[in-house]
Formats: sequence, structure tokens, C-alpha cells
Amino acid sequence: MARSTNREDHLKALYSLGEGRGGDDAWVSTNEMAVALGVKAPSVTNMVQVLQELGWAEHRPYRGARLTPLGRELAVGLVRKHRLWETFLVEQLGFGWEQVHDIAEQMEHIDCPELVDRLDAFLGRPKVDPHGDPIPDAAGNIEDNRELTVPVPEGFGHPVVVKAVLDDSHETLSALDAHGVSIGVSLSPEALRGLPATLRDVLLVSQNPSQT
Amino acid sequence: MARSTNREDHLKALYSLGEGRGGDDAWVSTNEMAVALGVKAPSVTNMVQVLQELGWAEHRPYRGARLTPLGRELAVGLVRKHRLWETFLVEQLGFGWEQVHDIAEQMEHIDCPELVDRLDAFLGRPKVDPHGDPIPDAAGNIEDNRELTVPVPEGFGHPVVVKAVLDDSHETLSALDAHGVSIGVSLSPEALRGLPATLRDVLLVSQNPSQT
DNA sequence: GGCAAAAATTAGCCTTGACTAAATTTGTCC
DNA sequence: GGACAAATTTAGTCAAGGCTAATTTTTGCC
Repeated sequence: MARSTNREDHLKALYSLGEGRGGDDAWVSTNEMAVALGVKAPSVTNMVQVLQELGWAEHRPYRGARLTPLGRELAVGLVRKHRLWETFLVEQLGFGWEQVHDIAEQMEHIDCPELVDRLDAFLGRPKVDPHGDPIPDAAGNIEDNRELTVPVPEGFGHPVVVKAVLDDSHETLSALDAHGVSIGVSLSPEALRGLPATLRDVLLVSQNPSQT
Repeated sequence: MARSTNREDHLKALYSLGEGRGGDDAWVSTNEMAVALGVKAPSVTNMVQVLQELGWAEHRPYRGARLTPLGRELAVGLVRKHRLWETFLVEQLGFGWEQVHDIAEQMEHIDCPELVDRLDAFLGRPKVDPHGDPIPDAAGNIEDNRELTVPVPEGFGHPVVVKAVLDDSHETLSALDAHGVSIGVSLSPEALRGLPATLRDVLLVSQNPSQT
């Protein structure tokens, strides 16, 4: 009967590509989605039309796609599941933060609302996942403290505390690990200078080390 | 690309229907599998031929199907995952034993050997799941202490200890729950008489209450 | 041993979701 | 404002995996 996994993957891609955009940028092109999902553009056109029939998205031909409020709600639920499972895998099972993205990618499709809620409680209702990304609560609210954080400032004039990593790929996270970088770690100006620019650019930090 | 979920479901059905049979009974009919899987017989014929191409099963037309050693090994791996997740759901997340079968049915398809091993260790390498069924170890060995157990003997002459339940359906388990029956509980002759025959028949018990 | 009923397979079709190739729309540059 | 390039959609295929209807094999009964 065809698992809903595909639809959910397209929904999530649409969400993560479209969030944080305003105005005309809110439309996500089918090509962008195709690249993100590792499929070809025509496949995305098909799926986006399916999402539209489901009431999850709106499709403007030759313009792009955009989530409906319902679609956004469902997408946030997927993000919540993904980040809760990542937290479980790291905190309870002892996985490295670079290992868990792909596993959570599978686990987020498990359909059982009670499971999500029990898992959340079991983990102590965590606010952020192992990469520093905020975990939406059961109502779909996202408390994004990352607004208090910034990319690493030019100049490296003073120490910063790592708050989040914008790229959850195995590759990037392993490299950060090799440099001793993880969430909550304080980096001195010298340490910042020692970090390759490509790695520095995926970090969000707080400028005042006293901010926890 | 079609998730391998379907193949795995057929493999598991073949395993669970075929185990404990000997001789000619070892062949599982496609019809039996169709009933167990909730699909029609021709669909099973197709899938069984696929399993044969994968080297997981052998198909004798008009006779039935049978696992190869490789197929059995893979099936045991699925059973292991299923029972470990059930144990996690009950022991760690506090689910009732009647709730976890369907959830574990989804979780058992998650593909990550390291996850299985870490989960097993996290749970303390349990030997049985919440229904009293043995959990295969990482090498695929099944320590089946249920040979020491028997169906409830006729006559109800003395107390017995519940060791396993042969039917993991929500319905049966809820009904047992309502009668205060769970793994490890001792049932007096009077309690046994008070239990509907259909429920009594799914129990495996040890006759000597001192056996733990 | 033959014949009817039951069971299994084959044949043919449908849906999902991917692909390539072809057509269409958009946008940009002069 | 027109032409060309890039992006997108449409058209037509394909594989997986389900279904129904029709055929074939097995079995059980006289």
C-alpha cells in the first residue's frame, strides 16, 4: 500500500527549505526539493501535486510549492520526532552525534502519538537535540533560543560558546568532533583561528560565555 | 525503491508459521501466509518467488515455501529486534504489554545493527520479552526455556506460574490483564477455573511455583 | 481409478513513485 | 521587444506489489 514515508520526506524537505523565508522566497522550487531529496525534478512535481491534494501544500506551477498551515503542523511533528529520537540515541544509547541523523531519519516515520509523548517524558522533555536544534513541544511550538545566538563573529576577538551546528551531516560532525567541538564547549580566539573556515561557518555561538 | 518492509514481513510470516514444524509440515502454504499477512494468495506467490531469488526461501509450486538457512538467520534477526523493542517500550516507556506489538511491528524494520546491539546492552541483555517469548541473542541463538513450560494442565489440581502467552494480540492481552494475569503471576486452581477457556489456552506455565 | 472441490498459480490490470525525453514557461540580455 | 537559456512541467516508461479472474494442480471421495 506504499508507506507514507515518501510523502513525509517531501513534506519535511519543503518545510526545512522554506522555513525562515519571507515574501516571494517562501515558494520552494521543485528543483531545490529534488536536490535535497536526491530525486529528479519531475518526481517532485508529482509528489507536490499529491501533497496539494492532501491539503498539505500549495503548488503554483512554474513558481514553486509552499506548506499550508496543516502541512506545517505535520512537518513540525516530524521534526519533533526526529530530534527526540536523536536525543534518545545520543543520551541513552551512547551514540556519537554524527551517527544519529540517518537512524533518526528512519525512526521519525514511526506512527504512534503516544510513543512520541512517552519518549519525550522519558527524556525529561528536552528543549534541544544533540546538535543544538530546538525540539518542538507537543503543541508544535518551537522555542528557538538560537535567536540569541549568532554565526562566529569576524575577528575572533573573544571566546564564544557553541550553541548549535547548522549541518547535521556525518562528515561535518565528525570533523567538528576531531577538533574537539561540541555543543556547550567554549572556544578561545586561538581555537577559532585553528578551525577550518568551512567548519566555523556551520556554528552558531553565544558571545557571552556566561550565557548557558 | 520500495522499502524492504514487504519482503521482511513475508519472511517473518514464513518463519513464524513454519517454526516448530517438522517433515512435510515444514512447507508453509501460500494461503496460510496470505491469511497471516492480510493479503491475497497471488500476492504471496509473487513475493515468495522474490524471496527465492534473494536466497531467503525455497518455493515448491503447489507445495509451499520454506526458509533457507540464510532466510532463517534474517528472520531471527527480525524477531530479535521486535522483542527488544517490545521490551524497551514496556520496561522503559511504561507501555502496557497489549500495546506494544503493533508499535514494534514498525520498529523492527529499522536497519542499523549497531542500534540493535546498543539497545540490547541498554536493556541489560534481556532473555525474554514482555510476553515471555525468548529474545534471540546477537548470534541468533534462542534459549527457549519454554520447553520447561507446558499448557495449563487439565484438572487444575495445583497452582501454576505464568511463563508466556502464545497470542500477542491486543485483544487477548487486554483480556488477560483484566483477569490479573501477567508473566510471573501465580494462578491458583480456583483462579484457573475462573479464567475463560480461550484465555487459558494461550498460556504456558510452569507446574512448580518454585521454578523462577 | 476417475471426478469434483479445494488450493495454488498464471494472466492481466491498477496504483505509487521513480525515470528520461520532449514541450512549455520564465527570465534575462541586448 | 525579441531571442535564447534555464527552470519546470508534461508525456510516456518502468518496477514493485497489490488485486481479480481464469487456469492448473492436487486431493479426497466414491
